[in-house]
Amino acid sequence: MIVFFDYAPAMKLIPSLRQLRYLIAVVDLRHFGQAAEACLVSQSTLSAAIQELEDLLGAKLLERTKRSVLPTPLGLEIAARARALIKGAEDIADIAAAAREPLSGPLRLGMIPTIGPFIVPRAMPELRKRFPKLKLFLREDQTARLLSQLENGEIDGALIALPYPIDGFDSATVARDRFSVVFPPNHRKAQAAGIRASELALEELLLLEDGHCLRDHALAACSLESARRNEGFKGTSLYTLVQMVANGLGVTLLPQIALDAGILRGLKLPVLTLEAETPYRDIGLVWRRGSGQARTLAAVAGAFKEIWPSAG
Amino acid sequence: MIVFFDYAPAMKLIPSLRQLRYLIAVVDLRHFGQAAEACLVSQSTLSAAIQELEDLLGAKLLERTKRSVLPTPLGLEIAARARALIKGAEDIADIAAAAREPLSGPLRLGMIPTIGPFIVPRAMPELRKRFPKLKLFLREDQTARLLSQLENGEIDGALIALPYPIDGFDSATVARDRFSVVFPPNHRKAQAAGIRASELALEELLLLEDGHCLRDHALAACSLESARRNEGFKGTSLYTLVQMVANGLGVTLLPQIALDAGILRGLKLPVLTLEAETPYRDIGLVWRRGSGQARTLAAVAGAFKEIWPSAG
DNA sequence: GAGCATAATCGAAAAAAACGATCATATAAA
DNA sequence: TTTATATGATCGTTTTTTTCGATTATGCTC
Repeated sequence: MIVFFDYAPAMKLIPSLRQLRYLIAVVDLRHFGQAAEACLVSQSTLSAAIQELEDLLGAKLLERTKRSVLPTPLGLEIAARARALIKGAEDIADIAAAAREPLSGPLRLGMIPTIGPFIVPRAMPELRKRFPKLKLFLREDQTARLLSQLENGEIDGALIALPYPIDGFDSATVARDRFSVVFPPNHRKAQAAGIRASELALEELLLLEDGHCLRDHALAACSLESARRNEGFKGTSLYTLVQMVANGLGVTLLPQIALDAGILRGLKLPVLTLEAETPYRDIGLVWRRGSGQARTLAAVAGAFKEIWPSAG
Repeated sequence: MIVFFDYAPAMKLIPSLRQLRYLIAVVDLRHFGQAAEACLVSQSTLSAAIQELEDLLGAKLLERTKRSVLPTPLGLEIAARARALIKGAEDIADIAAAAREPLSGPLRLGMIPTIGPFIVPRAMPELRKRFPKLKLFLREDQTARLLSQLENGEIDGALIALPYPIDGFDSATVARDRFSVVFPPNHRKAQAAGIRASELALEELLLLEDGHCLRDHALAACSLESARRNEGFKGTSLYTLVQMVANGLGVTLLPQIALDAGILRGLKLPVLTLEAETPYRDIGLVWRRGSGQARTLAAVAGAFKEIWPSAG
């Protein structure tokens, strides 16, 4: 019986994480000197390590042209895999740290702009209470960017609105966030008990600019096409959107979380729920599959779920 | 702007592949001395490395009880991730080797017993001609074991019958393999032009023993329940199955690939195709997702596809 | 051609890894 | 209980790997 797997290094010569780390730096920075600086080693050290790696693999990974250095296709491919490997090693360190002291250490959370400002003031104190040893770093960005930051290991988790294509990520649903319609003061529909989605098509519907998932979710919820909409007025945040409505420019859809946070405070704007359909988005916490922080994030998701206004 | 990712090792202390390799050995063998031997290092070296690792991670990975060593849950978890990491590093070496000289080097292929013996004699000469620099190592086993061997990196690819749950693997379909019914000589149905699956239920249907996917595929193809079958006669290979049919013990289903290979040579057994339904299995080549041999395997799959009897 | 920037090269120093021998301790055998 | 055995930790030394600083070679810019 042939045994294929062996613990001996002689079986298969594999590159070291050290060599791969240096390769990544050069591929990213396209410069040996700068890469060496970033790695906190001398240029000669890095140069030697890269050559070792090329010798070991028996292939050119970098094209040196005396004026600039360019990764070969193979070099790029290997650098990409190397990134995943190093992330895997970091994950090991993470889960060990988490096992040593659960729910502690730094946790870098991203949130989309239509959630963050409204949930943070309410949730942060409670999270601090529940996870006193956790050091929460928050960042606000749009879904697509947050996911790419997750992928790059720049953040550990992200609070986003679903549905959204999140293949390759793990997630936990936190809450369901329903949409309501906000009218200008004295709008002709303001006295109604509710409104139908089909009626909305006749209104001047104000939405966030492209890139905000709330825009797409709101349109989808009301079965409206983006192309049909008057594109003249787009808000850059829910706050500006509300101001536009208050000025009579049109109506808009707001998520419950924003209403709960008092976004309309001081304004006398009629709010109507949509009849029958009750459009909504789901709020979910997502993280990179295999992340060393998975356990912590699941706990945080659970906390969010309990803290969420609609759950309280 | 906070930069999270850094090339410096100081950012995040990560374990080395060397340390992880030693850990895997101890977790597998539950013995420092034997693990050291397997790793081709002294026991003291391995012992020190494991301690380094535990120090670095700040957690106990192994429970030493003076008489035996037992991995902690964390140790097991980390060993599992370490295995994936080392496989990733080997993949890097593989794709570099493949890039250096495409379609060369050793390739360890597994095949299920109801395919291997029939396609190998026909395909091997052709494969040798097309990929003269490839060193093909073949192994025969049942699907479940082949997949586990793929997962463990003991083989690079496997030729199996689909459908089969292959989540986490990549695959390429090679051919469609239809089933025919083989009767004993002088069977009452032998003169018919075809037979319906429903009629098969009345026959003494001989199948391979449990574990062979052909058994399940054949039953599924004819919409028969395994539980209903007379379990008195089970063959250990298609050859013994054919002998049983020849001896009048019942009928059986054979895949076209076996018929093409002349499994009935010398025997005068009537073969009928199934009417209307044309039951079949698909033959596919599968490999571990991210395997360094992916490109080579895709090429081999393509070759199989062209070589396959039904395609010729 | 002078000056600058870049990566390769070299010898020496520092750090990491490995070894063999020994020790401590728990279990098994006498 | 005493002795023998097995196992992993520890220690000092040797070997190997990694790193550094200085220098060199080469191509660009002025």
